[in-house]
Amino acid sequence: MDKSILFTKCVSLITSVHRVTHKLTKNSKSDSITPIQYKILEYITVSQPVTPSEISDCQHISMPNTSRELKKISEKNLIEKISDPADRRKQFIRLTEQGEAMMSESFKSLESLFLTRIQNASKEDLQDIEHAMDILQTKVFY
Amino acid sequence: MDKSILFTKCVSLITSVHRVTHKLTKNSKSDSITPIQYKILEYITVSQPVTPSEISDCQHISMPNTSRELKKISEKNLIEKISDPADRRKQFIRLTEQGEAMMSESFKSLESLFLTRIQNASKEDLQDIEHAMDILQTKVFY
DNA sequence: TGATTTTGTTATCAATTGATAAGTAAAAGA
DNA sequence: TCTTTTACTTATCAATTGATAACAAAATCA
Repeated sequence: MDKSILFTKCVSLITSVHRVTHKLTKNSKSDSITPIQYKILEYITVSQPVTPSEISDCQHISMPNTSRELKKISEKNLIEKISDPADRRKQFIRLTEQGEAMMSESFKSLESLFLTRIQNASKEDLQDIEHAMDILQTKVFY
Repeated sequence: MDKSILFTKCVSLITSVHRVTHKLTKNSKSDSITPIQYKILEYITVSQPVTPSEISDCQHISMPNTSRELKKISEKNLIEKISDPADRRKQFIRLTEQGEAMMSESFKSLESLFLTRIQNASKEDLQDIEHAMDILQTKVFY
């Protein structure tokens, strides 16, 4: 196995992912949301419930800045903070119904593109794609 | 096959790709280069020679801001501006030798970080990963 | 218990980035 | 020729984002 070729494929895939999803991040200008707030909301959407520390670590935003942005998002009623009864220092962040609605709306154009692309895929293709996503998620892009 | 679950996995993977890429490019960035300057340099690298207008259009940066950043990058001796003899309003932007060296170094360190990440993968894993990348590249992110 | 670590907040300042107005020089068009 | 358009620059202000210090409360540890 030539790992150099594998790296080239990886770069190619990354570029494609960026290109295909550019529309998603671009259309996310949903009024009062800044890019970093969208990024945080995106992470919360796929990982909820999450703690502020996890957001800080995974999105490479300092804790004070994470706290500031979470406060702003919270004031827009897009997320809610639930304190952990087992450890009262911790907070679990979740999307509110309004937040879910906004992110779902935001993902819609991407989803329709995605569904269009896989609409003609066979059952075997779909299983291949799912397996491929699992592989890359766990082994490369973790 | 629930296509909705498949889409969720897709979003999750996209998010991870963004996060990992950000981490990798962050590590490879030179100290004196800001994120937007890196983005511009990356575009110049794969598309040179380019004009400021093309950079502005393709990277969605306004002309005044593009001009400002190009000036800064130029002052760091990473690019050079060559005016088009056929149309003296136009400029062709190219990487200088120093700029080429920097981007090449940056690409190399990106690769080494990728290799580190897959270094413990078995031969079967590597084949799985390659196959997964091919699948997603051809069926979803084309 | 008392010291230390973890988790998160508030406040503040600097740097980066975005947006807009105004201007220059060259090319294109009437 | 003279007007308009194109390509780019300069200047300026506002918003976003990054970085750091100081703090509080709860958990852990010794």
